[in-house]
Amino acid sequence: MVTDEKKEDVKRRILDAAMELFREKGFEGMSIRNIAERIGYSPGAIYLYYKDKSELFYALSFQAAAVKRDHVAPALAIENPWERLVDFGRRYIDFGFKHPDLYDLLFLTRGPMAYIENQECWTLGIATHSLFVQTIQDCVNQRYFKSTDTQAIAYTLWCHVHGMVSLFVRDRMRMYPEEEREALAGRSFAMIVKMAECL
Amino acid sequence: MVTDEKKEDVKRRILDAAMELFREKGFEGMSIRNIAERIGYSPGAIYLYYKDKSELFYALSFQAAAVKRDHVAPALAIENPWERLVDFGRRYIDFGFKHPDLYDLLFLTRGPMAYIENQECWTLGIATHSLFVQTIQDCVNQRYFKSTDTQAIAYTLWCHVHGMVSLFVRDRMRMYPEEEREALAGRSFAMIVKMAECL
DNA sequence: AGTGTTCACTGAACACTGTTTATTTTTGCA
DNA sequence: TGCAAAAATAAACAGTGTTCAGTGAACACT
Repeated sequence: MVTDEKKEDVKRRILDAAMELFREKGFEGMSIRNIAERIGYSPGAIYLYYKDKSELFYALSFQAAAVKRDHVAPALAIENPWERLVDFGRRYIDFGFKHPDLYDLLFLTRGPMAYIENQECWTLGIATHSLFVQTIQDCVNQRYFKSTDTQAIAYTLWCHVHGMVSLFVRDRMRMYPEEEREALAGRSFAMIVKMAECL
Repeated sequence: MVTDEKKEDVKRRILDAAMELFREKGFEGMSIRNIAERIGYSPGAIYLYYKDKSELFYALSFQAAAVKRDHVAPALAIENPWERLVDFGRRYIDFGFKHPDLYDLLFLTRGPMAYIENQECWTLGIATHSLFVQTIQDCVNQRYFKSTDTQAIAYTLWCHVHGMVSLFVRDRMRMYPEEEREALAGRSFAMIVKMAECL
């Protein structure tokens, strides 16, 4: 079993190097040869541990999904569903602004989405998303909203925060001076909270 | 000047071939060699007309920005600013769902954003965006909203529609069955309209 | 007609990319 | 120590963006 541990260790080192390179140059920019070089292996060796670059994408996504989950999870401690929902939103945005590279990987990268449903990164992502949906369901159950269309409410609010983060991550807020962007996002979040109150 | 016309003609043919290939395989997937082959030139010839692939990106983006402008522009004919705003939103979403590839190019592609402010594609995009902002300003002036923070209102609503389209374009709505996605988007749009009424 | 110049274009090269495979090296065990 | 299995490599293939020396045709001028 020592050999299995060693194998796991090498897999780990490959993934760590991949994550570093991904953060530096993005998924397209990161190359198998770079990864190999960084851990002192030959390019071919990577393929003994990961089937191809897609599998590396899934592994990186899983990492990112875990960081995201840990970032938003503290909101779960809040009992009142409405306050929990607001905290969820704030934490989601905060994750996106603090880890634009990870957010990009999870929601914006043109990855190999074809079979992603079978991947654990997807499962983890869905699990975290469900916490959000469940919170809205709690709000609906306790009559915090006039509407009872949980699915549409969840999607609507998700679209808003996702839109905010992804315009930021992909650098499409250049019409606003850089130092104003976060403040604008803050005002917008306050606005959507007020709007949600009369949902 | 005949020679200038011929040059323009070749530029046009390159761009047309590039657009075709972009639609087929995306910006990364489209290659200079493919473009050259499609118009019967050698790869090097492309560089006599476009400095590099970035310049092709800008040219394609300009095309996309023009299609988008034409898609949303009819909303301008509506006099009532609130109705104009709603129509704007609907048209924006419709553009995104009908031309996911173009939307991707404009808002989701990791293009060479560094100097994009100097490009005409950016100027055109900003001009179209201004029509949207102006519409909100009109609403504010005519007291359609309680809030007078035009900038935040514009950003908030933009985030919503952009979030909707980009989750769709980048295939992150797999938790919803494919045939339900457009309907869900419709319910969500109705919801945001209602929410905006009590802004 | 012959010369010189210009200009569009080519084809080969360079340094990259992901991936596969035959070959070599290292390792663990009898 | 010897040998089989596992691990790692080097080289190759087909592709990428980009550059550049060289080619051939068109044009202008003597």
